[in-house]
Amino acid sequence: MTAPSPTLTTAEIREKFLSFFESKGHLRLPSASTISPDPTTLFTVAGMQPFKAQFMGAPARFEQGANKRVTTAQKCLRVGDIENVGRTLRHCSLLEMLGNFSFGDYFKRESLTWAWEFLTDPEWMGLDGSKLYATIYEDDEEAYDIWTKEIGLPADHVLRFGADENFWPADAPKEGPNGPCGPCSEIFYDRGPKYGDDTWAEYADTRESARFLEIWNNVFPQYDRQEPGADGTPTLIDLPFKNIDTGMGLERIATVVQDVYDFYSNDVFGPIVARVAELSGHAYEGPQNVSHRVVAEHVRSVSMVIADGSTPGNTGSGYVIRKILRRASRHAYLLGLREPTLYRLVPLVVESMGDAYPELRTEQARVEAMIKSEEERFLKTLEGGIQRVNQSISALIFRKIADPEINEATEEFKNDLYGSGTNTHTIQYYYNTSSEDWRLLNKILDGRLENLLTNFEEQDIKRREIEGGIRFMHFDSQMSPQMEVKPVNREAPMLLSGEEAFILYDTYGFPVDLTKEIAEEYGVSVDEAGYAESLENAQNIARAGSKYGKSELFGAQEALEDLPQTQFVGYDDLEADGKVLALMVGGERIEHLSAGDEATVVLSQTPFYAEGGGEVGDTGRLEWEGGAGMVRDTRKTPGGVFLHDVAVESGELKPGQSVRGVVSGERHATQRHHTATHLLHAALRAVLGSGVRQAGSLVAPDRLRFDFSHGAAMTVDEIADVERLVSRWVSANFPVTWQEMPIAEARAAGATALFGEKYGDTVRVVRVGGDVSYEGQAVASMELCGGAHVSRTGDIGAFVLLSDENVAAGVRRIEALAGEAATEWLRERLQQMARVSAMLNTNPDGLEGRVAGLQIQVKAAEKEMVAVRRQLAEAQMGGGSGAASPVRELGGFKVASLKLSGIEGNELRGAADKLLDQSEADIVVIAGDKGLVVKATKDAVARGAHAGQLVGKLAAAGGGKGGGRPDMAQAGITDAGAALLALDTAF
RNA sequence: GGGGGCUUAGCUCAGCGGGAGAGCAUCCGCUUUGCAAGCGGAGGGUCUGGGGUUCGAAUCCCCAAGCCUCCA
Repeated sequence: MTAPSPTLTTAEIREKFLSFFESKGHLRLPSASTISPDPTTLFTVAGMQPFKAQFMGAPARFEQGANKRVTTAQKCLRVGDIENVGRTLRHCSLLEMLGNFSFGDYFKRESLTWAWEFLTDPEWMGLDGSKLYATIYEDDEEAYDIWTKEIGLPADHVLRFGADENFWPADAPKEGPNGPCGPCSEIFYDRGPKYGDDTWAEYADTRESARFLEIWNNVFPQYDRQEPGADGTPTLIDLPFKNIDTGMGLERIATVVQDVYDFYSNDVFGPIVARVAELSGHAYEGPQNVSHRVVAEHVRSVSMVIADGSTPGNTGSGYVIRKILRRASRHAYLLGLREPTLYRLVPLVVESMGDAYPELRTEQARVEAMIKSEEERFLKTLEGGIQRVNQSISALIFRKIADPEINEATEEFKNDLYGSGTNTHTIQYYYNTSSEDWRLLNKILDGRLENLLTNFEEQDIKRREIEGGIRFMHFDSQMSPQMEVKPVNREAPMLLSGEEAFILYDTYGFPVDLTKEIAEEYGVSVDEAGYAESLENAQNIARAGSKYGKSELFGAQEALEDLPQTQFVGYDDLEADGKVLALMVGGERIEHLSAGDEATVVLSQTPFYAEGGGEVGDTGRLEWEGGAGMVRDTRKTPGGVFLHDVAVESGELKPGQSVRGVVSGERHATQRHHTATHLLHAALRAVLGSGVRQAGSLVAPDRLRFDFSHGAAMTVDEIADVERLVSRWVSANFPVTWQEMPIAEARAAGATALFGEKYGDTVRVVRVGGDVSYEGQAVASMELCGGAHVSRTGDIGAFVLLSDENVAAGVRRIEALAGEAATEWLRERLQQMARVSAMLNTNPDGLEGRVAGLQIQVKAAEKEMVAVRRQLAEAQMGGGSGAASPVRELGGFKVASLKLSGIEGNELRGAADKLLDQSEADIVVIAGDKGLVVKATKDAVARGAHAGQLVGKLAAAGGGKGGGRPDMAQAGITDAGAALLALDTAF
């Protein structure tokens, strides 16, 4: 046997696989998108996933033709154990599955013998057959015989495993789910003793080996699992047709064929890893090489998913992309890369995979731009987080080294400043506000702070962080009035609380492993148990918040499994007759409805549009012989059964009865909004560029909402341009037509399809029968769409954009109105403007000038009032001589008091300052008509004066309340005379 | 869909119930002058918007907007 050829590249292996199976009569299909159209999974996770329908018995017809045998290289995204990617040498988030599938055509014999042929024939992989091993399901004698008798594999190369390993889905016989399932047979390759000295027999126990690498799984879905009997015995009945579903991991076979140690040394990852090393200056070696792998692997998967049309965001698949991207960005950061770097690796991905996945090439610019902007955003987040981490950590360090000192120091300090009796709050206030005091404090602490400072890197943020630390510490001790600080054990390890670490992560997006990393540099560790606990709490809250809402439809689907698809006739007719096929309440089928009941009704044929494609479900009425009901909403199951939510008003309803459905007139408004949505979409792409991609849509009778990917808020001009474009379509009054056609034809004609949307082989295309021009270019609207539309664009009537807002990073949301809703809105705006104009004695044209003038006037008037009040106060104070306010001796203080009228707020305080300055007094009291201000000199405060307490007593006498600091306080009063009189008894 | 956080001078932010602040930037002056800089001063604010609580709100509560972030 020949040695594995080291010259085969990953691309060559992929190509060989596909052409091998083409030579065996298979149809080669392109990979489906990584973004799954199946609502139950976010991403495509297996090669067979795009063929679920065919495995269930749907006809094997595809865009490229009909064939019961197909072969694909399917890109799959598996994010379940993403934290292992990079830590191990074999986990990948993106992997390519080479698969051959049979829909009721060939079975086990062909599957296994072809696999053998492909792996061992020198024309294909040319692997040494004696190094191949297989596992089978415990009692699958058919597979055993094929392996040993037909292929000639020695019996000791075959192991039998139970349903946990060799059944698909795993453990299906006992655990379910119901549906197609079957045994499987896995093929292994012995990579030789240099990867381990274990034996194949030992693999039966260990089930983990670097030497014996699983490369190919052949699944034989031959059973249909039924609900187990009462005794719990699983029931597996033979499927009428037996399928073949195989998957070979391209990364795995490439590792074997290229005989390299791990995935990251193959021809796809190797160059990326090398480039990471080059850019970061860190060679691919040592424990740090985890980061190289994470970066290389994640860049590949993120590039692919973005090329498939997803955008990083904070919901659904977008959120997963963001998580992967951030994990990569974080590891780039750990390698010392402080500038966006990942996007510079994209060309390497495109180079090695762009031929097999052309979307990588066509979308390259968008992929790079998106990754770059996401990296920039994340680096900003990291910077902010680092500041906060440093602050928390400095608080810990500070407490450890300086606690006893600061306690003594502040006593001394306090005496220095205010004498005794100063409270914590004052000290804290003091530290925070004065940098001079900071220096003094540092001096008292014997330069210790400066030493601490030099431990931090960034000069200009250091002090703020340490100050933050002090503040932090004071908050802790603030409950004790005399600054008692908890005793410190200098030997105890410093521990950052788990809650703190979680807040950093949850609120500021700062990854906990970075927190740990930074903390360790300062000898601080993180309480991981506490962190885990906080995380779990938060998750429970999130789950509880969003658990209702979807179970009902799934329940309905099961209860209605036997029903045919509903005939929908509502594109043209808003009234139609149908037969009642089923009645349902709370997921249970019932046989009878009477007046007052609310239930779900299924009809054979209906004019009611079911919620879908963003368009809301129709409302209206059901009428029948002797009764009637209101249709409140219409939805449909994934299987195409329409569900009418009906409230019966009169009469009785039973299955089999004939009813007439009448759709509400609101449907016309909905149709206007739907066609307008298409025009809006086309206009946005024309005005903002083809980067615009629909990200969500709501079409209702009263409004439309359209989410799309776009980096920035729209400018006023752009909004106007979009509106103008739509209006041009409307006034041209083009016909709107729709027709069904094969999807290939629709795509060839250039119809806009949505990413992640599932389309059958025939699709409905809605086309506006005319172009409008924008900047010399013809703009057309043609979309795949199942919704209801107007028949001419003129039916839309007025169109107005209400708002452009941000719903997630990179996603904008537009709300707009069409038809009467738009005219109503415009009329209301105009009336409003007319009212405002009238209030200002001007007309709409003069409105702006008028308001600007008023603003200036108000500002000038305010300034003038301040000046006037100040003058008034000075005049009443006797021209600043202090003559109007004799100083009295009260309680050991020199007190000056004064009553001013027509003065308040700021000027009252200003007057108090002036008086304190000009008179001999230690304490001044100024009373206005409604307010009272007391100020005391530093010296008086040190001797025990307290403006806050004094003002309280005076205010009580003056019919009010108040308070403040020892040196400054104010109050609101109603009787200034009484307040001043109370001075005599206040001390 | 559900949480958390932020929004204060041109920029970065502190203040979190009692006089709107710092650093940087800008302008002016002084000093020095090879440059960097140093010293002093000034201008610059609807404290995101709107309600409420309070004698008093940038600060507390409610609503809204924008931005950041975590989860489902």
